[in-house]
Amino acid sequence: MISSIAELISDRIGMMPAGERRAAQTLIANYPLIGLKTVAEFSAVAGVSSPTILRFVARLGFQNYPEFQSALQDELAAQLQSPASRTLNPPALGGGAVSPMLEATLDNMRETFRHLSDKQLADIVAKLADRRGKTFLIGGRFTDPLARYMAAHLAIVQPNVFHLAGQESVWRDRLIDMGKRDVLVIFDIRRYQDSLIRFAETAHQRGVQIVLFTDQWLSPIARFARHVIAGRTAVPSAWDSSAALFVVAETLIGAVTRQLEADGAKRIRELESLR
Amino acid sequence: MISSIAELISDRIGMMPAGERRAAQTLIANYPLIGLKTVAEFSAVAGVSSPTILRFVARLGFQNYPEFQSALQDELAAQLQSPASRTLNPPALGGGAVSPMLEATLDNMRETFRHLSDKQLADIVAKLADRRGKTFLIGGRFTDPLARYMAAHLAIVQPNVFHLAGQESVWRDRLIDMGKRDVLVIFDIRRYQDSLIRFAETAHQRGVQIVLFTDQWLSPIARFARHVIAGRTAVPSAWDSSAALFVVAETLIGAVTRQLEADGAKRIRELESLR
DNA sequence: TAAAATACGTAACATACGATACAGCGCTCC
DNA sequence: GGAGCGCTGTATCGTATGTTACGTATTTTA
Repeated sequence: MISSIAELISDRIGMMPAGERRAAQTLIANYPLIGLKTVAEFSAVAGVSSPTILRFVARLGFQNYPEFQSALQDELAAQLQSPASRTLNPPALGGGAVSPMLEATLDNMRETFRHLSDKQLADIVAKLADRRGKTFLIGGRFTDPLARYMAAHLAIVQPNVFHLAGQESVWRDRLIDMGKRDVLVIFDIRRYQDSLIRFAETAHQRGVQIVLFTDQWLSPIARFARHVIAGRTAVPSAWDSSAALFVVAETLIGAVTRQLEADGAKRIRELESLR
Repeated sequence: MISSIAELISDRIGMMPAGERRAAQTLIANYPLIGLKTVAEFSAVAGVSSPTILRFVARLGFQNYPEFQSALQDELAAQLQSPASRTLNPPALGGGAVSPMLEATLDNMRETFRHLSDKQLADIVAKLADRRGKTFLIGGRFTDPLARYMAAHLAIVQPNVFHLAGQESVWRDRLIDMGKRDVLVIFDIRRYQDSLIRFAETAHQRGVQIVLFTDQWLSPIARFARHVIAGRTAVPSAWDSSAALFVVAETLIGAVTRQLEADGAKRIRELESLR
């Protein structure tokens, strides 16, 4: 049962030639407003010619472009009439195996943030934005990409940000550079890695402040951590989800950036000019 | 301060002659869709003549009818972009400053999945789970961690999964290994990287099927992509958010794993015993 | 009540829009 | 490697659309 044009498109997008597929993707990405504009504008945004747009709507089963636009408008009208429908029926799209995954992830995030206090976040932000020390980031097998992601951003807004990669022996040696003023951000969820635990313990002994991203079961590293962020990871999948931790990381990245801007960090202003 | 056309109308409706007032009332009653239709339709519904409609929009301060329609569309676009502002949980949980960041992120995810069909995801999953070809993953400056994350998982459930890291010249050379049966998963959001675009184009020419993770503005790579996943990235932060794409990635990881299990892949059973 | 001013609709006009024919190109399949 | 097919863009065409001029109706004011 096809009830919306968006569904109709995704149903047939596989059978479309390249140009029309671009049109379809553009429409989906700017749904539905781009479809209400003129063929010329639509084609310009999609990067194809006008006839391709017309062939695209023809393939969807419409006799002509105005008819297609009317259909879009009718759909919009129905949507606007019942604002609830947007939030309630996850427009039938989520029917299959997708929706439970998304729902669980959204729940995880809400739960994760519910257990996070503003105070806690503020403390971490203050520490991360404190430019007197260095910041090191590291993660486990599956979470190291999160460390990389965070490092990639933080390294831009401030100096002395280092992602610890590669062999265990390599980052063990970096311990020499770490001291009391420094922060070590560790991502560690089940199954917790011994190497990370040992590393955290040694760093802790050197007085390094540890910010730990872990799951609700808490990695043993929590014992050494100054700040612990416990994210929900349960989803209907064979794997645990790091999405909640990812969002916390992004939140921190944004907050640290804002903080540094507020501090009037010269670096931020210089960055602007470099762009 | 007049912020919407509806307000503008109610502000001036008192000063309008009868005919134009009918037009105004009709527009308010069918706001805003009737204004997106043609002058003739609008006038017919309002029960006035075309020129009256045009005089009406002129009185609102618009130079011509298309300009008026554009303004309505822009307004609609703003409304549709942030469903949170109107429809979603107002204060919901009393959680103080529960981070507008989180709210925006949750919205982004819902919106992203709303534009994703099961069919589309199923197609991608089928391709990724097709063990006859190789899978390559690569990302941009900020999104490469997502590629790593996905690669870390996929590489466990199936062979021939490669994350392309390091210098551009390094992965360019890997093009030799790529052919029609292979899949290239690319993460590319603003600002789109030339190196990635060139790489994608070459891979496309070699017949490699490209799965693109991008933002709602669509990387130019969409032109070469077999499948495009457009994730919402807007958040109240100095940075764009990749969280929605992250969740899509996790969803795909889970689905591919399930698919391979269903296929009875020996590898999966062997994995179990290794743990 | 008459005259003037304003408002409104009819009809003709010009433009810009959607539609179509056609040619070039790449791809697939012998 | 060649022939055929399908896809795409360019250029052209017809028309629906917004626009405007003008005449009639309606209201307002003296």
